[in-house]
Amino acid sequence: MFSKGCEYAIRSVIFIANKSTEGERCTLQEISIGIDSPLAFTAKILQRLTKSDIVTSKKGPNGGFGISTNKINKTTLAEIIHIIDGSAVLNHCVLGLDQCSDTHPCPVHHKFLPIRNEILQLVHYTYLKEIVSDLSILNTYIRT
Amino acid sequence: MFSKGCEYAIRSVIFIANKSTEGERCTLQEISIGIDSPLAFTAKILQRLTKSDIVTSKKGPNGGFGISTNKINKTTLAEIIHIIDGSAVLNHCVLGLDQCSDTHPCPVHHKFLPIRNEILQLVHYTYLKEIVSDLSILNTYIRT
DNA sequence: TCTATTTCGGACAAAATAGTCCTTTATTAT
DNA sequence: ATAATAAAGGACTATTTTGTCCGAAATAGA
Repeated sequence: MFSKGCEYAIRSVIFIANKSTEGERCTLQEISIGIDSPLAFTAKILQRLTKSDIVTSKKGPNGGFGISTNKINKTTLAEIIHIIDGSAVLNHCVLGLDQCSDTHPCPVHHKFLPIRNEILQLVHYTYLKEIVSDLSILNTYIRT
Repeated sequence: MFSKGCEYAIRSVIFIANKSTEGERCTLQEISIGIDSPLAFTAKILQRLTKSDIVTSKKGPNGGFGISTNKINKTTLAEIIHIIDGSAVLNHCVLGLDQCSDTHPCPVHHKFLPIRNEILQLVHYTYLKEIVSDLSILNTYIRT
């Protein structure tokens, strides 16, 4: 569904948000271990999230990544997905047609439309805040 | 969602099924043009569909690909997807966890569960027969 | 100020996916 | 039989995705 980079991005942000909720910044290494992802590749992803102002970063000793309470409350999955994979990923035709719309639909367009809409709703209305609280409440995991 | 090969596979089979319904076999070239796909690559995909007994092929003059009425009635999208992309594609964790299940869920597992089930239902209960009839009835397209 | 720490950023490398090319094999019609 | 047609199959190439490596820049503490 999403690229590896996007998967790591979402898991990274959840990890950082969780730590930030506890008032702690975290380093790349902690994140990479915490979400079980390749360190250098994760670094690249975090750079993009930093430049896009989803997370904040600080160099040097006691540096690392963080995310403000405001961002935790207001950032949705959709924003992260958009930054890493772009908007096309959620609008790509199931059968790969360049043009696929209500007026020029592929053979499964109508069948997938409600599903696509549910996915769009889900990512646009799921905030980091909720996900982070689910971590402890629902016992969910960001690494195996 | 699916690989390019899988997209071409589904579109190819729909094209062939449509022709077969009209009692005509079709050649690789006709398929490639009909669904707007790279010819040689499509050939590879068709080989796999032939070996998996989804479509039939015949060499030589007046040869080409076809699909039996029985197969048109009984083949689902799930079967084609399974042959080309394998079963993992529909069960892959949204956040990329190797293990993601009801008992060891990623943070969005529960949220995506109903959507995943709808997708599974859709592909398992959508038969070629229905798709082919939609081609003319609903004016759907397998090329742009 | 010096050193250790940590992110930034660019170049590079590996792996997976997507796609091509060409020879062989089967089949049909002349 | 022969020639033409069309799929089968193997080797090869290109592109994209995924991932690494390393030096530079920033920052904090001794």
